[in-house]
Amino acid sequence: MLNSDAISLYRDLFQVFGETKWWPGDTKDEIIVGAILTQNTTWSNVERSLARIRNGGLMSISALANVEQNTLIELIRSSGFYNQKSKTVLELSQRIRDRFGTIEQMKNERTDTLQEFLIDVPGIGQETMDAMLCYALDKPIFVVDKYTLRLLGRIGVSDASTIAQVKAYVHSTMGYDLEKLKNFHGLIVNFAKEYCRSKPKCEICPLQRKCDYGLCGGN
DNA sequence: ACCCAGGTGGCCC
DNA sequence: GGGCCACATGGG
Repeated sequence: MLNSDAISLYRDLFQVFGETKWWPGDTKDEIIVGAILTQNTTWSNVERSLARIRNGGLMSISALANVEQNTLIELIRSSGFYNQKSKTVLELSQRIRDRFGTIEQMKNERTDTLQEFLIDVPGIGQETMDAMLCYALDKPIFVVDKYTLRLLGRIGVSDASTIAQVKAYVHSTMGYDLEKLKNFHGLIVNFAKEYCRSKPKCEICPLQRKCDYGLCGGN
């Protein structure tokens, strides 16, 4: 246990990775779709799906609201869980179209309104909702995923057992600067991907703390 | 032949 | 509140 804090972690990670430009995606609509497709799935699998949707000329909420589910399933097959995810993408797209029109319109709404709206869609849970709020709708919400829970728990944040607790902690120490919050989550995911997928990678961790920040399960 | 990946929801206790 | 389970593809 390091007994460190979020601000030190942010500083250390920023020193290594700088601005992460998270989330990857050309448009807000694409970020919304990617947030659903990436649930428990590697990004490389998601990218193929996104490319197929783009090539089909369907990468917009308005277009996706009208596709046949079977068509969508074939486009997103590589992302797995396609029965559930196709339903979620369709349902969300139709609800956005009917209630707000476009993502740009949606961004004018209050954060709590959007939270109620998003969490009501089957297949959108806490993390997917937060990712959409932060990266597509530009609301200052820190995105907590499994990596973040483990990492913050590991560095000694006293109570890092739930998403809500970690979010509250990060906001209380780091505030509500949108770009900073966007980057912090990106830094954590980049760090995890680069250095925490195997023992050898742990050992070349540029933070020079080996697994003190480890996400790879121990040692 | 395992294990995991930028989760979610349902069911059980 | 927590512990399991199904959902599915693709890479290590």
